[in-house]
Amino acid sequence: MPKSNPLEVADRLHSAAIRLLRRLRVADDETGLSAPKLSALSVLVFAGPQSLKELARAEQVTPPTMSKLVADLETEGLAIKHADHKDKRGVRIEVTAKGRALMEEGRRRRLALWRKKLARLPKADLALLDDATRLMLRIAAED
Amino acid sequence: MPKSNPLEVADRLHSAAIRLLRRLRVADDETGLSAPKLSALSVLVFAGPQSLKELARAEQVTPPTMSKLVADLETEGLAIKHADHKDKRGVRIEVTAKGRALMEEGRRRRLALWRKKLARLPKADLALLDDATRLMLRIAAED
DNA sequence: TTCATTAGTTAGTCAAACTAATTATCTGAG
DNA sequence: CTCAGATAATTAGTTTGACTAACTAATGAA
Repeated sequence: MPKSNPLEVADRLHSAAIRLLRRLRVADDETGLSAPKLSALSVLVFAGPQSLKELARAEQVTPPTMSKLVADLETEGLAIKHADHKDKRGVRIEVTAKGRALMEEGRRRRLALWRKKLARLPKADLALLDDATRLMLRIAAED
Repeated sequence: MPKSNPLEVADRLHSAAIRLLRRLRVADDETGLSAPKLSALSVLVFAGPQSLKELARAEQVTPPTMSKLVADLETEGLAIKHADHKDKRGVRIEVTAKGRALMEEGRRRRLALWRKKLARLPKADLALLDDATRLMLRIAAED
């Protein structure tokens, strides 16, 4: 049995991630949701309201980057900032009903692209990706 | 045995790719190579000289985007454009010796980040990623 | 009480993507 | 053989999303 070469695996992981994402950077015409916005909304929906710092960390961007992103979401009525009553410096960022609905629509539309590709795969390949994606998310979450 | 849910797999694949890449967008301080530049150089090294259109297609960007990227690479002495003698509209883009060396250095440094993560994994997980990344590249290459 | 730390924002910059329009060349239908 | 449409690449201009540096306001510990 051939031993996996970590360098080659790393190389392919890097290349595959780049290529798979390249076409998905642009905003979805229908919903107007870009990948970063959709991703941030998803975090707010699935992990609940949180501070800007927490959200920035979850999305692995700096606080100023997230500050701007949240400001845009707020302008579009997709999220809302409440003052944190315990710490007056802080904010609680929450998704609105509109944001939740648009997130679900955007997610559905964006994932349709992936689903179309995955639908053609044999079951074994899908199972392989199932396991691998869980692992990849674990790796991504590290430090 | 639980059946893999394509929607969930698609979702995780999307999220994982985003998160894994987010930190790698920035140029590497040592080599000055951004991910797109490194990636384009890699294509030139591994697939050989080619036209701008071909390179753009390989990298899944529009020709203007690639035109600018190649112009930058040329300014930095990493690639060179030759006129295509068969079609005077076209160019042949080639990596220089300096470009090749920097690509290898950049690749080594960039992949070190991944390798560090992968080094901690059990063999079975590495083998899983080995298979999965091959599959992902196949999927990404589809039209 | 005061001063370092922390949360968030603002200002300014940059890279990399896009579309639209332009230039130069090629090619095939009449 | 010619010229009208197609093609290769570039230029111009815009947008998005990332960053750092510097700021304000609030906190908390010595």
